[in-house]
Amino acid sequence: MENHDPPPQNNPFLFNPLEQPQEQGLCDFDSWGNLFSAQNSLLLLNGDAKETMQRASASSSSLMAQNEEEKGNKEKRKGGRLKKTTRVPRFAFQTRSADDVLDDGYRWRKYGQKSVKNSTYPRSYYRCTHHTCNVKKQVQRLSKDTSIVVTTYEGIHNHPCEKLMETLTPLLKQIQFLASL
DNA sequence: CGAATTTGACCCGCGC
DNA sequence: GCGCGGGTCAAATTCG
Repeated sequence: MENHDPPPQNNPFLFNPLEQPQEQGLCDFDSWGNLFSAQNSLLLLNGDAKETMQRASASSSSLMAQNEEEKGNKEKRKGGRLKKTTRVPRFAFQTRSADDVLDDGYRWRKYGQKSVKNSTYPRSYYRCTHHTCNVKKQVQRLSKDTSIVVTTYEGIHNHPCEKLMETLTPLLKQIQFLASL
């Protein structure tokens, strides 16, 4: 197959999960700016996922839909549980990958899977394994183009990425050492 | 054996 | 008010 990228605009699906113009506090660009640059600069993805992601973000095929949802500051009952929803920044992008879940440096625990209406493939729900951190993400494969995976992040990690630290620690040590000379 | 995943049930919001 | 679609829970099961 030729691997030219499908025009993202033709993909109404991509916008769906995010395209709910709630209260437009058009958001903390900061927050997901941080999030995205963090994800992007790390690129601790494995194998072909990494390559495709880089390619994707380099070309315009990786489309980032950004939206912040302020689901009201009210408390909400969800799944039989009382929940306080503060503003939850959301952030989605699609990657061309054979692998459903990308290794973005964080640890994710799967907590659900649902089939969605307009897709033959189920959507998976993941939560960050850090107890202090309730960042969630959804992963879904497009039924149109099965090589494309849409990942939607919700929330900002309030802890360092362990893989990042793992990678950076030796570097930091070396820098400190050099600086002490 | 503990941690992670699977999977059906449950809950909630929304449109009709 | 009801049914549908989507999100979460939690018991059971699998995995490392």
